[in-house]
Amino acid sequence: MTEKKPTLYLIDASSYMYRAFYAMRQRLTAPDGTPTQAVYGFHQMLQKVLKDKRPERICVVYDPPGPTLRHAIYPDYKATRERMPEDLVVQVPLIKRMVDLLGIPSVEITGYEADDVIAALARKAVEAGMPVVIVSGDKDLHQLVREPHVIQWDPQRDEVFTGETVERKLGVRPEQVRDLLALMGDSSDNIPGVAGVGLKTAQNLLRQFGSLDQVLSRVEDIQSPALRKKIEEGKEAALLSRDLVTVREDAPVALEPDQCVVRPADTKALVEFFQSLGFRRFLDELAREAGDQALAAATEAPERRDRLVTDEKGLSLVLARIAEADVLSIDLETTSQDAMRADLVGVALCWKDHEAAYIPVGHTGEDAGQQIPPARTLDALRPLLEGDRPKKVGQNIKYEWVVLKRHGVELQGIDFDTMVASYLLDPGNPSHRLERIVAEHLGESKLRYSDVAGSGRNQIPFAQVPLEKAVDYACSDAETTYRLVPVLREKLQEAGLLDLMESLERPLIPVLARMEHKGIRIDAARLQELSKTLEEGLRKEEEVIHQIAGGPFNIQSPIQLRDVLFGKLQLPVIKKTKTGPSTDMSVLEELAALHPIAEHIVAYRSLAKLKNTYVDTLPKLIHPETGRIHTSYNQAVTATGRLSSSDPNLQNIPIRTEEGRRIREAFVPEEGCVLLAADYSQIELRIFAHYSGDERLVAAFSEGADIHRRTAAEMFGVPPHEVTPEMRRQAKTINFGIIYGMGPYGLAKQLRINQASAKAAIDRYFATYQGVKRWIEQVVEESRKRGYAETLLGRRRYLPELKSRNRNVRQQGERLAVNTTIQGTAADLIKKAMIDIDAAIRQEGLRTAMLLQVHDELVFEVPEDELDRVRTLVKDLMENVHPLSVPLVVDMGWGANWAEAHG
DNA sequence: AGGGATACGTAC
DNA sequence: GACGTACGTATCCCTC
Repeated sequence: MTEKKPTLYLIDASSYMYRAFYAMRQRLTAPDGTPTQAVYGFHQMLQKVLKDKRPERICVVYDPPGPTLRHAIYPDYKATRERMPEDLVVQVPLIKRMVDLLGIPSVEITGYEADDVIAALARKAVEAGMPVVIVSGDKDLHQLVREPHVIQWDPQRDEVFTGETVERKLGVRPEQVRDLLALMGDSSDNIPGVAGVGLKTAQNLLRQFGSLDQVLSRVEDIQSPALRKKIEEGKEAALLSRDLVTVREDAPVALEPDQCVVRPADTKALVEFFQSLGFRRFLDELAREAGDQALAAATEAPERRDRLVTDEKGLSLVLARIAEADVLSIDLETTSQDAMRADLVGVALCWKDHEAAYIPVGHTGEDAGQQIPPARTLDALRPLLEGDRPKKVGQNIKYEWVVLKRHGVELQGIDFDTMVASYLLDPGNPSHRLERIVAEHLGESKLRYSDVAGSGRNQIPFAQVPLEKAVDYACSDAETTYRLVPVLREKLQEAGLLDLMESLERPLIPVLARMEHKGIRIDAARLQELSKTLEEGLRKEEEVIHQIAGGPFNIQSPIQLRDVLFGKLQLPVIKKTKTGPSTDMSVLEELAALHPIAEHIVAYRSLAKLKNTYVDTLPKLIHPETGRIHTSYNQAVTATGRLSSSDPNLQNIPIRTEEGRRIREAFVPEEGCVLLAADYSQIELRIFAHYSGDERLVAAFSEGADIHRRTAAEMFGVPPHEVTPEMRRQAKTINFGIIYGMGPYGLAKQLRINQASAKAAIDRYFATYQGVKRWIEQVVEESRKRGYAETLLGRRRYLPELKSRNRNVRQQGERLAVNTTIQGTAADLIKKAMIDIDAAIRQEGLRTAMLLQVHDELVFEVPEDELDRVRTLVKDLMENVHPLSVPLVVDMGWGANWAEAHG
């Protein structure tokens, strides 16, 4: 009997430095500005290894600076690699210091790459009877895998590479990996391989011959003459490549596997180190492990008392506790991100700091055991959920509302949403996920979904997560959310945003939830007919295009289209994209004058777009139970305060072309109802007029003039009735252009006039409406001073661009300041109108439902007998949503479908 | 095979 | 480089 030796973990440092550096989208810096994301990521990887495996033997292996043996064999080795980015270079010594402070042994040998050192250490370990785990995601290291002694593991993706998994991934056994790479080459390391041999061919060869040596010595046995020729010609390259990819085992490593023992960490120095880097999050972990009472008291939160509730007794205990609470944080665990399709898996609740419970109701894992059924759980919770008290808080609690509603519970008393709060504090931030919010506002790290359910291919549904982990995860989310509430509320208060939250965004949550839950009816048969028509049109256009081009090609491929237009047909390049000549609409419009193919491509594209994006897609999204389409309105996406719609996006349904309108004909009301559409007329220009106080602009709106005609008349100095359609078109373009901060260049392009005329037109516009110019300058200046643009109801968007020393960036900031003030104010107003209308509908007990919001338009499903009342009510509430110095005007239409409602 | 980047196009 | 805010689809490329 032999004594069982501890496993040696060998960590491939470089691969994790690079991965951590590139994986983190957000740039992380220490207080002094040093970039730190690679240090952070590396630490997380190390912690995962340490926590998951508690290794008794471990060693971090670095790549040495300077050339290695492989460069001596082949000067071009890794020649295509860019040098290490400067921002990463400065982090390498920090990582090394951190590893040292953590007490983890490490090694670096001049002239030998980390791979070789790992191989040498692995050999020593195996000889000593010690199992080895190579910690790396690199495929080059697959060649070292020898079960059962040596396996490879990638902690970040939680992937284990055994002989079997390597074979599944690469199609060859680990010992054949080097031959595989020798044949196919590796572009990232600039390994040539055999020209014309890729992964598939290399796999087939090795399957047939077993090894590269056999391939080369029995080259005459290769069936295909072409391949035989490639191999014969590529022999030298293959042998050289094999030398390069083969990991050597002879690196002069003095370190013995038994010496790779973790020493005690230098806690004091680590604390300072983490503090200097601003890693507050790691400090509490450190404290816990170090057992340092003083440090722990300062940084560590008391143990959370999570309860797993699986029986009636536990349930009533929790209910009793919550009954005394003021605030209840709710986090539902479900089977889907889509609230309309999600089934309940569990309910996490937190009602007090460090007091949370998880009630599993749909777990299917082996240990799921007894659970209280969903219906029973919800019935028990119903009085709490449907009452005003306790106050409900959550992270994107609209999701909870919709899921609960589908399960027969109508959530009441919504008091706070951490996602929405985070959004109001900084709408320019692209993420308002709990994980990020917690990091920013609590300075903590959070258990991630991948920590309990795995990641990548290994990820399992939450229902299969063992209860013990599920409790931990769900309760930590509920509790984190609970603790965020006062912090975020305070920050909103400080920023003067609390009123916006409480009077606008919070009341909007149930309104949006009701809209999503209600959905809109679609006439699928009508779309199917339309699909056939479009199909026919596409076929015809395709035939014509292929004929003109002199052969078939994929019109939908910009690359192939490029070859045809600018290669075969020699048409002039109008505009370039990053990768080559552009083929977009504006280019094709210009080319139409030169060649008939252009307009056919435009027609083809337009038909394909309609068919693929709308006509064929919408029917697939009809909900099996409701028979309707349920979009999701996101309240925390846009930088300006607008809503966005997704899954599907119902805010970009076509309207401008005839075929497009046909799609709106398929949006229909329920029997006995009509669709009512109410849209704000020129809301952004009216807001512009209000803010600028420009007399002429205000007068135009006050008199109910046709604003574009009026603008044309004033700019061109003619009476309104003499304005030609062309003059009106130009004025309209300018009116919109001004809102977006369009310059002479953009206007010239849009109007197809020269830049001088465009500039003259803009000058004339500003001369006509002098208040506009003044206001633009003023809003830019105020925004710069404040650091953010502000809307009518106090919404902010931070604009650091305004202080940039780069003129382009600064001008961009100026356009954003103007546009955000206008667009954001329009968003404020329609949101308030939605709240008011929803309240009135409920107050009056109407059966009318608000279905859609499209930025300046609301769509309702109205029972015929309510139409008169609802028309009046909607128009009145929208137009009087907030007093401005110009009237707000709402146009309304109704009918048997959305197209008709726009009549 | 599938994720990410790119190009394009729809809405307001 | 030049006009703001979104989302979705198809293609292409690569797999740190």
